[in-house]
Amino acid sequence: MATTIKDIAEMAGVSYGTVSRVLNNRPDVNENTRQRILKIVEELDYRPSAIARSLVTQQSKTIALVVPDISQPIFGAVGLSVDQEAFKFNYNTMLCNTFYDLAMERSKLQFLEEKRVDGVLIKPTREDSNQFVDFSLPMVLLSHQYEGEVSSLDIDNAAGGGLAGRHLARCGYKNVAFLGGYEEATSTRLRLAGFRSALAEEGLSLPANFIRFGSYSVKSGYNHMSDLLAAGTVPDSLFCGNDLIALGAMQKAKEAGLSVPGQLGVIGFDDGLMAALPQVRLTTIAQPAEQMGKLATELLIKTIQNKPGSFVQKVLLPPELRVRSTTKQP
Amino acid sequence: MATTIKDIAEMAGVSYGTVSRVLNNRPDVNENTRQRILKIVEELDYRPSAIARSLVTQQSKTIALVVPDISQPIFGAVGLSVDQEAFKFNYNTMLCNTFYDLAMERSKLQFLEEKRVDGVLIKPTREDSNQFVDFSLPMVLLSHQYEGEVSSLDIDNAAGGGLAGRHLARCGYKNVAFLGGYEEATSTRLRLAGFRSALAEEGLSLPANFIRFGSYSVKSGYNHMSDLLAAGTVPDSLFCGNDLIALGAMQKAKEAGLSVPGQLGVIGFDDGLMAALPQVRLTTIAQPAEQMGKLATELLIKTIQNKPGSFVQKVLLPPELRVRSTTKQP
DNA sequence: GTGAAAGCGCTAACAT
DNA sequence: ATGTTAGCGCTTTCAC
Repeated sequence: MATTIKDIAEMAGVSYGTVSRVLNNRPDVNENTRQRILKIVEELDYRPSAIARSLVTQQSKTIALVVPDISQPIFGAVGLSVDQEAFKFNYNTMLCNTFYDLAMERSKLQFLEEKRVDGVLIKPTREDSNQFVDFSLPMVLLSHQYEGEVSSLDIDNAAGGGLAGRHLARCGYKNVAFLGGYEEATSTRLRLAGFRSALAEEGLSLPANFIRFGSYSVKSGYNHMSDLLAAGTVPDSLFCGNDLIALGAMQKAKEAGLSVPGQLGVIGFDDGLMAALPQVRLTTIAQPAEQMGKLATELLIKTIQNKPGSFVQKVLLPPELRVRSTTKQP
Repeated sequence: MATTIKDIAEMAGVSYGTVSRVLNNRPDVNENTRQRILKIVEELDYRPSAIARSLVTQQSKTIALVVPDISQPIFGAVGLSVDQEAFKFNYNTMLCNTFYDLAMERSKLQFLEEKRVDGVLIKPTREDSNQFVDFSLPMVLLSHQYEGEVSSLDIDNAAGGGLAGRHLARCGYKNVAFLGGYEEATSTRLRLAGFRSALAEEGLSLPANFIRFGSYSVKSGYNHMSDLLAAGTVPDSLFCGNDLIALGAMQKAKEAGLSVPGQLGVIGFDDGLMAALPQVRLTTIAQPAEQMGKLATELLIKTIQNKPGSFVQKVLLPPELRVRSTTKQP
């Protein structure tokens, strides 16, 4: 089997307690002994068992990232920065996809408890997913509204809506529409609220028939725009729930012969990979995914280590307006 | 502290060996005893420590996925299917990003040895990265050419090049160009070779000045096209190293007033998220990322469990041509 | 069918 | 400065 601390001890002619001291950089070891042991460790390419170590220290030095689907650009970006930040603190990252499935989420969470991960970062699968209320491990919620005693990080959705509303108004658009995501989602409601109040401040209103909800897909955007056109009441600008919806709406607009940004201004949400493409150049509200991953990880690790500042926090991250070519010059 | 098997045993009035038997579904336990123990386990919401278990069973039931950057769509897709497949076999997935850094790769690999993961799936950071030759754990290489005794899965790059060459020829294009990725990369060379021989079969040739190498970015594609235009020798079609290069080249073509696919046919590679967008509709060669993740995971777990069929395998996955709107009708 | 106990590879407290 | 040893929470013989 693999070499153990005892093998090293034997070869160095010391007790294995001494080897353990060397491995843990304890100062109270004779320098010669230390060097001798280190040399053997090096030669044998010895790797101390993190498992045995975890059993006695009662910490696994592992955190988990639980997301619906890591292949989605936004979660990929978060995943990257989480792993990066965790590694700085000597933590490894466990990846769990829930596939937007509540039972799967539950199952994975249970697994993680068994694995004794030190904490978990989770983007809950659904708004009504509160499987974490009886969760035993330190946890930080990602992009999730929850009133309970759990820390969370989220983008300031209302502020994002405000940014969009103000920009559209200042570009001179008058008949704005909102093509949102899921109607029940808090994030959607907050964006709409922020959007609407910014418009109000600018002296614009948002008629009920210009407020639409749907899914976060190209198709949904396309359908919304089709409906709007069919109804004969066409807005002169759109604030979309995400970039994909915006893309779909623009596609339909193009088919209908509407020019962007002249006859139709469009603002998306996320600033995903495609928004910046030369073929697209979508004006959009950027989600600070990397920052979110980094801050969430910092907070989680602080909580795990019970550092000062480890109390329950609800952090709201500021979104950013990225002006590109789908809105007119102000 | 957390409840242990001993607490359960005490409450049930049995020895903890019996509890262990129940937990592991051993048949030789009295049914009454079993039910009594299970009930207590349920009530206390007891989670056996996977760490303690690992220490004795000498397996962590964890595999690792090592990639340059999980936020890249292709690795995200692989990551998702790896996690999905691993979970079916009761394995968890550890995520490691190497950030295209050899030292980081080395460091992560070492960490994984200490964590005693049961095996690793790795997309090596560089072609010359052979840090795995002295790696002690079962391993499967992703998209990597390596002659040694390690299993690997890769897309059939030559076949992909062939698909592109044949399609371009059959669409009636005559002056084709190759805008590849890194010149040194084996994948690039293979795609070029496959492309060239397919062209030859179709009676077309590929002049040296129509072969370009660069990075996998929009910018690189844009620059290539600019060079071609500046040189005054413009091809009538392009086979690009990936979708981004294609996007960049198309952008420049558009600026130069060249129509796609009429005056310029374009084929990309990857079939990432943007290729299918209505704004893009890029004809491209699809990488079977999900399939690769699934098969690689299966193979790795087979290897770990020393199942029949666990010998070293070099698998080549067939790419697929996805015809969309950037090439003419054949 | 169940109990007792060794031992997985370490850390840390206590000796010396 | 180093050795000794208990114990982390389990699985797995070996008895009975």
